[in-house]
Amino acid sequence: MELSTGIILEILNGATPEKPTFQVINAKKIESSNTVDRYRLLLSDGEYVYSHVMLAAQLNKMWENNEVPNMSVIEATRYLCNKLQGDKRVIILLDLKVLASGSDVKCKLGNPTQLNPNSIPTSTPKPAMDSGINEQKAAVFKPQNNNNTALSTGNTTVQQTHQVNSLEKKSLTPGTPNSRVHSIASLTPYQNRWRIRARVTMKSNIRTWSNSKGEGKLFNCNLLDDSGEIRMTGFKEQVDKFYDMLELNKVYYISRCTLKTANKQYSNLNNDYEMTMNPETVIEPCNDDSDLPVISFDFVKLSELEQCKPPTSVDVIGVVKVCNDVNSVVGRQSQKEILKRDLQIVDQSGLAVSLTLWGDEANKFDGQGFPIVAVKGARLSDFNGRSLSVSGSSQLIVNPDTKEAHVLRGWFESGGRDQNFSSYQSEGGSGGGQSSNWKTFLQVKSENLGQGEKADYYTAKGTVVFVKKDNCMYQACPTADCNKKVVDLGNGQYRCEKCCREFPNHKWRMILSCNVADHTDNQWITCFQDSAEGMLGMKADELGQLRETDEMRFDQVLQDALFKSYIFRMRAKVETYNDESRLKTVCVAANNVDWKEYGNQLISQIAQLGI
DNA sequence: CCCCCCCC
Repeated sequence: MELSTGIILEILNGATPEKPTFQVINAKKIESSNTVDRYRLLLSDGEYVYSHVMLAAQLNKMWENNEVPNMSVIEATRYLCNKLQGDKRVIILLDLKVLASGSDVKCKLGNPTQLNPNSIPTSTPKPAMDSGINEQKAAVFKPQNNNNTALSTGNTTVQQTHQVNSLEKKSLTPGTPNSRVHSIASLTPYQNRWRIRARVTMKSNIRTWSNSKGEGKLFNCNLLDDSGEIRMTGFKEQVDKFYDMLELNKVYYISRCTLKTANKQYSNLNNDYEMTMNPETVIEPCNDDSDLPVISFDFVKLSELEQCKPPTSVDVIGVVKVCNDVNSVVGRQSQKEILKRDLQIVDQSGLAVSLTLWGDEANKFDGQGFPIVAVKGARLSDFNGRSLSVSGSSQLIVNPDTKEAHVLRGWFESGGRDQNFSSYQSEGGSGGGQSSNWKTFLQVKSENLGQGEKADYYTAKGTVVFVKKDNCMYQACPTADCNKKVVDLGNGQYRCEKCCREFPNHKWRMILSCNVADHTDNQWITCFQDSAEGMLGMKADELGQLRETDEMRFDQVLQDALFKSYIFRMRAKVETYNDESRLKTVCVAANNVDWKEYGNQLISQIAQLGI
């Protein structure tokens, strides 16, 4: 256990040694108009005690949990020294580790003297050879604690080495101190002098707002360097000053923004802080940008969206196969009219997915010539299975000059455009809003599908093992939209009670009860007209004729329907008759198995097992 | 100082 003797003075004079150790003599909560409590510490390095020490608010809980009782020896893992007005200097502890609890140390180490914050002596830089002097100092230093805590001095040589290292890490360019460039990851609200060099990886449109607090305009952009990303927002005057100057993908020197804690609710960037431009903000273009990372995409194939759990953000790239006209909707909450345009994008995975653009971006989008769109951070929802939207934090790039885009273009022009594409949209219309939700029949039971207030939709591959012949079809009202069963009046007339009319004819409607099996279980399902006709390979009217004229052939049609496999889309809901409840499963669609697609589905299910 | 990301 060592205190970094004399280190406080060096830090106050601008040194930035790594991981200095201190003793916390005292801590007190300061009164603040701010909603956040702040702690002020009395910190000792064994030689001096300094009182202008603040704790970054995120460390408050260590004190609130009594993890750092007075007299604890700590290592300052991250810290800053800021100059305030009047040349006052304050040390801010950003991150720390307790090396020895005050409950063990119990007393003040060494015999430190109080530093007067208003007259801090300049520490003369000590050359490496000077360490002997330091050791002399150490000899003078008398630890009062004589238990097992041996105290020694900080080693100046080592400290200076650390200092050089840490400056190297911060890309200190030889020359004036002003040429120092900070990394984005090092920015905190506790610094007041910094400059970053960063690439613009997202630039929003200019938006306006109007609320009870006022109105104005703003934009934001994301900045990237090799240490991380940060969001930057500009309001009003700063919009006028910097919006046109900041270009997507270009690199700038940026300084003097206001740092604040990021509201994670609205930011998908990996940074605890974000920054706001202010009247002091300086932004200068930087032309030498080759060393900085460029906007990077982590593209998800459109077929892989199935495995993404909405709502989430994804990077996607696709060819705009369909570009719908721009139209407008009224926002449910805002009650404002918003322009929108739906695109349908496709890729080599054979999927077509809807991508919605909003506002100005929707208005200005030109869908001519099947453009390629890449979206960083598109919002994925489960509407119609899967849908994408370009949200405020997304960046849309049209016809990017990237390898992925060229490969995609090549595929599209050499036959991809003529391909048939699958969609996540559930067949049969009424199952919207769900993903395909693949289930086995055993899962349907074990997961209690259909027990909720709303019906559950799921997709299953199954084989027809039994078809009920009785009551599989009925005579229905011939009116186009009426499927009501008619009464055969026996005189060649059929009466529909719903339409209150008699007709000389009727149509045939089907209600086919089938038992369908997969490798786990079986399930009784009800198939109405369209799916039943498909499974029997015959139109209901023809089948009705057959039933009346040639029962053997009719039986054969039902027989031939057995042991065929389909991809079933089901609607499951528990229904209760006479106090008896049972799961009713309606087949919304029965599609022939596309073995390639189904194989891919199985592959992705296997992938989801994470084996 | 925004922070809605909309609608079907």
